[in-house]
Amino acid sequence: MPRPREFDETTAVEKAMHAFWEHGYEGTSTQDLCEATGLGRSSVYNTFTSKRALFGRSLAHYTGTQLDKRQAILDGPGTAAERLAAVLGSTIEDDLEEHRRGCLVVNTLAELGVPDDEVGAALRADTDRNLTMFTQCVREGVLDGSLRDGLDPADVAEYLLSTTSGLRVMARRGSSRKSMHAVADLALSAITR
Amino acid sequence: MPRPREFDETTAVEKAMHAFWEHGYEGTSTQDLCEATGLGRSSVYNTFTSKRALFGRSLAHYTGTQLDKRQAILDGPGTAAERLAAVLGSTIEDDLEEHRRGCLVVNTLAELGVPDDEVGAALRADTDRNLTMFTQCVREGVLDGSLRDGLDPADVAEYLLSTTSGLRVMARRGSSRKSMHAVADLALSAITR
DNA sequence: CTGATTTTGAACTGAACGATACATAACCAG
DNA sequence: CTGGTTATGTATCGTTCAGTTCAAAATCAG
Repeated sequence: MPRPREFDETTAVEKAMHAFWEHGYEGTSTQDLCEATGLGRSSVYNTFTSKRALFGRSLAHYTGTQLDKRQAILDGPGTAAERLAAVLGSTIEDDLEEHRRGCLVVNTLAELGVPDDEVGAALRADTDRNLTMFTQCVREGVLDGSLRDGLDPADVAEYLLSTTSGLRVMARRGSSRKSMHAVADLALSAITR
Repeated sequence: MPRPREFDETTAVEKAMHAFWEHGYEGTSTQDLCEATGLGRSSVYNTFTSKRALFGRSLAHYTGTQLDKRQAILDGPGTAAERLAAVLGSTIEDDLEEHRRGCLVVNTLAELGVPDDEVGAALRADTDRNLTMFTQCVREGVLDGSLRDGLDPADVAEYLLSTTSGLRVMARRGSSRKSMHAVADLALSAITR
């Protein structure tokens, strides 16, 4: 009975995400979002309520795809050490391909911190899922012998997350691929046998 | 002959810096800057030309004091490894004392990247000075035996800078002091003998 | 005291901000 | 075809944005 949508909601979120990723939250106007998504103002507000809510959706979409990709690598073949190396390598390549926009999560943390709303919730959820994934992989690495004995999986998970954040900032700085790989190699050398 | 200033320029820059640090570049309005500095709009524009120029001044002031502090630690007593540990420890404590605002440099990199103006120049200068300082200290560490043989000082410098950036993002995430120290310890373990 | 010079405060500029109002258009069950 | 419902486009809301204008105030060399 109602008039149907003329656009795909997920596609719109994805386009909005790229706009936010490129210019940051404050740096993206509602006008920018209309142009990026191809929607009129009415459609944007009718569908997503507010700029902030659309940002929350965009952020959740970003973390979802990013975490799925990371999880797929960690669920793949190889020793734990090899899989962790693959995650860092993939992070570096993504950073370089994305035209130095860095990581939307890290950029948002830097710009907004962890606000007390849906945006902060998405950030917290991303942190938790990353730490859980890394912790599990480190446990496996201690068992399969590719990682050192006596490592605290939770600490190493924090260390790996911090390392990826550092790489993301490097990308934003304009560092070379070579430097980024050197950093990843050094970081891994602290935990591999 | 001219009417004298009623305020101290450096003090004003410092207050503006804290405003930018707290809310980011886009998130700080010229009105916020007037209130933070206690100056009228005319004085702000008469003295600093534009919001962006004042941001450049604020950023340069921040990097200057931050680098001086870091340099003082690296010029202090102890082995190179001990001094590097002190730098990371000091970074962590600063992060926690600063009410989780993170690092103005990292926040700015995340928000703006490296723009092609005075702001970008300040960011590049900060990166260069950090890398130079760390590189020198690593060289000393290889000589005094506190760091491993065969390390590439330039690579390790990038690694250390990336580690501090990662710690800064952790602070923004709300991580615990304990986690941050665990990360710093792990990071150092990769390069200490 | 005067006059050249600069700072200061208040009012103001046009543009852009996020968000809304509302008439019109499009759909489909009945 | 009609009526109920939602989507859309346009025009607009009041506010805030970065930055300017300008007269009044303050200084001190002469």
